[in-house]
Amino acid sequence: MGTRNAPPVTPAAFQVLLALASGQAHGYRIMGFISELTGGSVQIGPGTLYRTLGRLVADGLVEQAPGPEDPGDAPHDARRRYYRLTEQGWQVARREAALHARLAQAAADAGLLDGTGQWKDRSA
Amino acid sequence: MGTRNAPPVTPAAFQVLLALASGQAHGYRIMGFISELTGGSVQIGPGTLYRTLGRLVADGLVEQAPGPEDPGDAPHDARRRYYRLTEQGWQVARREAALHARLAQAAADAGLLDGTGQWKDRSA
DNA sequence: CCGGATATATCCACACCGGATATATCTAGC
DNA sequence: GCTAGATATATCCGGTGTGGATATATCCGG
Repeated sequence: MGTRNAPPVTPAAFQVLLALASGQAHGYRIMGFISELTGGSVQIGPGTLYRTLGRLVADGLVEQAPGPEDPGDAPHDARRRYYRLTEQGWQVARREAALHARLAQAAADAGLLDGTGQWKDRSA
Repeated sequence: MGTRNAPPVTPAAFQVLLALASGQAHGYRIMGFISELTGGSVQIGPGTLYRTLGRLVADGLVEQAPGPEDPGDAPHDARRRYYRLTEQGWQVARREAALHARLAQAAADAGLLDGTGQWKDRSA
């Protein structure tokens, strides 16, 4: 029972997966990434971040990486711990992304994305 | 202090807002609506639904409606309680929808929506 | 060498969620 | 008109995630 099996992917977990799918790494940066992505309307604190990250690792969706994908990106800070998605992590991220897309599509169909957000027209 | 003021819009709350924005009403039907919309991957139970509904009413995002928008839709079931979005409810729903759309867009940019979900190409 | 920002990690109170349970009402069948 | 089952709403409890504060160590600039 130490390893979870059917992870329901909490909101914070999805945002972390999304950040890592975008090629991000090392926790502290993920916080900034999410904050930027959402225009500051979503801000994950350190508590939620590292706890979520640990849970994702325990669930096998995320694993530690030896270093950044693009070396020279950062000047080798030994404190940093880099993370990447596992194969299962990609699967879950795709599944959850499709779900969110369906919700966003429904929001568009309901006329919620007219003046506020930028969105493509629906065809189907 | 009875009324909340800056509602953070929990996941369940957003789905209820989305259902009501689509012209739905009366709690029990909302459950089915969400279940259909998400292909059964999201199923809100009665506990979560009515508690969330009550919170939304207390926050002024949702109000009771005298009856269904389309009379003749249902054969007058006195138990049913119909709900609709308030003006503030529409505002919050639009704001949250835009946020979800931005997340879905980021997911598309990260290549998470290739084979799984149907999505429009991005231009901007 | 010292101060502040960066980076990770842990702890606690609070809110949300899932599921079970309870109750009332509507509809169908006899 | 009576009973049985589905519909519809409402409440309660245990588990879990979140938010924010706190702690600690390391990196960089003066």
